[in-house]
Amino acid sequence: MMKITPMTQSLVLHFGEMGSRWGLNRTLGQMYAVIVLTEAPLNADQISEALQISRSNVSMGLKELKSWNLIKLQHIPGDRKEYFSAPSDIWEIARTLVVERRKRELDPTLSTLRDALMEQPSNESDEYAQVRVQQMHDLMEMVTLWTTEMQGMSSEKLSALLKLGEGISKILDVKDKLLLR
Amino acid sequence: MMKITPMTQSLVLHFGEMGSRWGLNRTLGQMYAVIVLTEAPLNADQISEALQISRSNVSMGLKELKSWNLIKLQHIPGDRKEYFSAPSDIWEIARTLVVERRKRELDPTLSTLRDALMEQPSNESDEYAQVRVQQMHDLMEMVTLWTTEMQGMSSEKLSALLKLGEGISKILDVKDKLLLR
DNA sequence: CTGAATTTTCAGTAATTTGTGAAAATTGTA
DNA sequence: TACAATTTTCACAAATTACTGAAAATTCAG
Repeated sequence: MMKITPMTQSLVLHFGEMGSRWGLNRTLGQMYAVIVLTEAPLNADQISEALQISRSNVSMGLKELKSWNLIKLQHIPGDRKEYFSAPSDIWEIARTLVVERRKRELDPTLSTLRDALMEQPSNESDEYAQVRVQQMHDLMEMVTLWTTEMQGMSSEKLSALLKLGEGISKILDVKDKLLLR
Repeated sequence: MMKITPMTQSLVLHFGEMGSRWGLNRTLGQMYAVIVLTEAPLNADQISEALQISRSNVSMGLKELKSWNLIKLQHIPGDRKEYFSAPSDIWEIARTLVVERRKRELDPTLSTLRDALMEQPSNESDEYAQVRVQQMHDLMEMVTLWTTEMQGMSSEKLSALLKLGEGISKILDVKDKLLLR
């Protein structure tokens, strides 16, 4: 029997609503919320019961969460079921989210933009379109580089970077001096 | 008569498909593509014709794009229609996109997380949930700070920051030295 | 190997989201 | 101010996406 406290309940509902804005969907959002907020690994039946959704829906949801690399499978001795948990390090989750979203939101577009740049512009409006495509391409490529960088960063480093906050401006101002030493 | 070249056409279709992954939807993606890729400002009828969608759908789409601050309204002398264009600076578009997505994807959650933190944990599992909530909260708050920072940055500065790429690691390593001078 | 436990798939249905045309509201000019 | 041009709204229809139960496939203990 999988009981859920009122606090978790309201968080689960909220994550469900946000799920769709996050490129997932309601159920996926709810599922991940309950997994993240529960210390012990959960099996499909527990999730199904906690969220009052069908077992088959949970199965599909888990498949999706696996494809996002957001959950870890583990086995519990003496139990044949599969148990799932989220990484305990929140930074690892964030890193994964950024990288996976980039794969889904940027990579395909980057490839289409490159294709468009290879084409011969047929008139003035194509020429203008290509200028814009080039700008978008360059920007997206930079973002991609950053996410790759992020992927390889330790949680400590990532945290330090994010903590910089407004400090980043200051650092940018003096970066040249700094790197020349 | 609003003609669309094959190159623009294929880009429009791609942006349509990506639209949903980008928190918009197909039509919104297509609409923004045609606006961004066309040098001259467009009116609703032109968009409707170019994309073969109803005039009323365009009206709703424009409303949505306005709410995202992604388009600029302008008038053409002697013409009563409203014309729309995208910012010519691609960095401005990127900045807007980041800020607006934060508003929609992070802000509401941040508020829910804060609510959860105010509550008194009723048992051990709530205590664990609150730990996780705290971690998420702190992380999201840092991201929020960054986007605020971004919002105030000039395109030049933003571009320079993004160009850093892998340089960011190096800079982080020596940041303390740098700031102490 | 066998078969019970468990997970996955999938066709059909339910729910949600998106798009349309007609009508209402607004705008701006004569 | 009147009215034609233009934009917006909204009830309904169309399209898409998500969910379910039943059946198929897989897994693993004995």
